[in-house]
Amino acid sequence: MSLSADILRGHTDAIILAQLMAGDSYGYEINKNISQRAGGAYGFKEATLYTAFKRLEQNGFITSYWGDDGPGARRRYYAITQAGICQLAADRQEWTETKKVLDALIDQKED
Amino acid sequence: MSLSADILRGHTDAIILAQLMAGDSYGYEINKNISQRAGGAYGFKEATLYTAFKRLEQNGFITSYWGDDGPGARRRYYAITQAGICQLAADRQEWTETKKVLDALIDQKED
DNA sequence: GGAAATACCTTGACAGATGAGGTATATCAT
DNA sequence: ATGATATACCTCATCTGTCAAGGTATTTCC
Repeated sequence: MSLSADILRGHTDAIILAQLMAGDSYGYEINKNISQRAGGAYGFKEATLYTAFKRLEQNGFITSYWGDDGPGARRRYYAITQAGICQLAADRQEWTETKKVLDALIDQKED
Repeated sequence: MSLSADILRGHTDAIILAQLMAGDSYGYEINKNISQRAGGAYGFKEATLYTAFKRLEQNGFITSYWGDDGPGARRRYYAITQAGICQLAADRQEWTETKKVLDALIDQKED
């Protein structure tokens, strides 16, 4: 089963931040890791990804720099900031709460 | 903690369908029940609610009829259809899957 | 020389959520 | 009587995130 992307709308930023907790990385790799971690069930479209990077950077949750890795296409690396770490913590808490609430709302058995 | 509504975007229809499994109901009451069930952490804005009703009815997942309850403002009742029941089952399965995937994606501990 | 993989980015269109506004009825306090 | 509050419905313009479609550039392999 593959998830319709709109279901995860609003979680994009948290997913990227979580991935960056494992260390600096660049767009293509971040997306590959996320797809793999999701068991192929989900992956960002490129447009979504780069939109999110821009948003996250504008909000001060990540910073970016060009890598100088020698050969290959240039890569823009992203790093999570202190503010990003705080945001991720908040996002994780909100996710925990979301699970509780939605479980109550859609898995209801009786009244 | 109250959930930012965008987090639940895409689950609106499932939440309403689940509520209608308990029996026919009308907009105002559906919303009250949902808010209560969510422990006050979440409630639909009216515009969201009626947009969803229209969408659900157009998709054949619910039907509606005017109640003739005597006094008070008129009420439009909604009933879940067979197709709606199937849809809800699918939505619940997707939610189960979503939880698995997002847990893997944002609660990661190490690589 | 060209196909495929890697790697980045922008733009316009679309869909769902919602703020703001509207209508109408019943009840209750002043 | 009159105004406030609660119930109950609905629409429309706007905002935001997603994404299809398009683009650029480099390296590797056949």
